[in-house]
Amino acid sequence: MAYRKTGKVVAQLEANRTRILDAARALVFAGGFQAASMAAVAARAGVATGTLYRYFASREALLLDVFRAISDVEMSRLEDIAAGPGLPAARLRDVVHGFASRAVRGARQTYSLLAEPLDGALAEERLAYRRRHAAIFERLIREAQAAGEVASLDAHVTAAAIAGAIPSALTLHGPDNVPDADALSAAVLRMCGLDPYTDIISPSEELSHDQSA
Amino acid sequence: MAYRKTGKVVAQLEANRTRILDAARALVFAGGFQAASMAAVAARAGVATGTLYRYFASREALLLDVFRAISDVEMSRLEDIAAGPGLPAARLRDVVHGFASRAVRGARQTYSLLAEPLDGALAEERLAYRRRHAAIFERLIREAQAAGEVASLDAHVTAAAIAGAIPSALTLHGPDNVPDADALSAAVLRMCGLDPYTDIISPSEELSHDQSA
DNA sequence: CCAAGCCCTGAACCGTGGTTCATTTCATAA
DNA sequence: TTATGAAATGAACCACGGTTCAGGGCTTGG
Repeated sequence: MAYRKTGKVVAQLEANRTRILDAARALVFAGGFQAASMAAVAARAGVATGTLYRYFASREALLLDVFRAISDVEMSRLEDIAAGPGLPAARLRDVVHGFASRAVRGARQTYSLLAEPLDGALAEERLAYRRRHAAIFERLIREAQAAGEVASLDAHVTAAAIAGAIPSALTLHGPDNVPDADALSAAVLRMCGLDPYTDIISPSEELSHDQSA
Repeated sequence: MAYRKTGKVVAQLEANRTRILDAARALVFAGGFQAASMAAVAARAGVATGTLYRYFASREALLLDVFRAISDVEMSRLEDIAAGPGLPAARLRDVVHGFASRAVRGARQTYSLLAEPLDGALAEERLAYRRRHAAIFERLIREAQAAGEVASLDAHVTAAAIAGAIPSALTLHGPDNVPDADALSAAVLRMCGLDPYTDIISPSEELSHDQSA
């Protein structure tokens, strides 16, 4: 045996992988997945195109990792809110508002994740991403219903509608005409009968309060 | 002059054009735009691939015509409802329900028009198509607001949200898990504060009615 | 310093599907 | 019947971008 991977080399390899991923992410951020050609990624990462294939099986695999890296950040934010304290309806409101405001802020990135034309495995991944959104909404709607905080409605369908309404309102009129996050979440929340500007009062509290809004 | 297009030839040419368009439409209906390769269209129409270019400048131009042919039918249905008699809120409800039920019925075609990955001019056309939907919703919302039939809300954003919510709910869980049109339109209409199961009563009528729902 | 193997390089390769165009077929009018 | 030109044909062409791989350089352990 005349060769064995030493620690320094392993670190170098990991650094390369990271640099490639970062380069791809930067390109996606600036111009969408479409802009992340293998040639462009390699150039930006400062390596040859062939090198990319030592770290990723294919362009699709590379972009899938990029997609996951970006979307996981977004999902965990929403999941944190969803799992937080407070009444279900309030958490639902906060999740929707959080989604909308984050999406509005990073409209360019939102477009890539949710509206840019994608094929194959990336399209699948986006679908899964959107389904994860819908699953969060659906669970909170059911909890809120069980707690009597929102009226009877089809949680499954409503959740899917919310998951599409936000990206749609965000991208429909172009990147230079992005709606206000408050107006957007207000419109969407009305699907659940929630008014974002009034306090959410649990049924038990309601007994000791007058209806002050 | 030894040649002049005779009536029979002109008719033949028109028939060919129609046959090509029909072939493309059938392929799109069965497998989406993606399935409508020039070779497939030519084979189905019974002509050579080169012939297609005597009638359409490019594949994109051909598919654009197909898209318009399909979407114009859909749009005119909705416009008919929107321009019909009745109170604005009722027409809004009918338009939304009409859109949802037609979309649910022709889920395969809806997918092509609204969810299949498309590039270039076709993506543009789809955006325009969805904007036309939103424009109809927005106008009706404004009319309903002016008539005092729905509460204050951001008509522009809400309309865009509706335009996205319906396709989303329709395609999110796959073609074999299509939601119920009634549940879908009910969820969406709630964004405008409308309950599809109760009559819509104009403010003037309201004076002489008790609130019976 | 050397042998052995790994990693990087980047120009060449290749599959795909839209597009072209020289050739053939057909309709027209003298 | 024949000259003229339009229409159809379909095999060849081409662009594009992802992928490959033979060759050069570097790291390791002796």
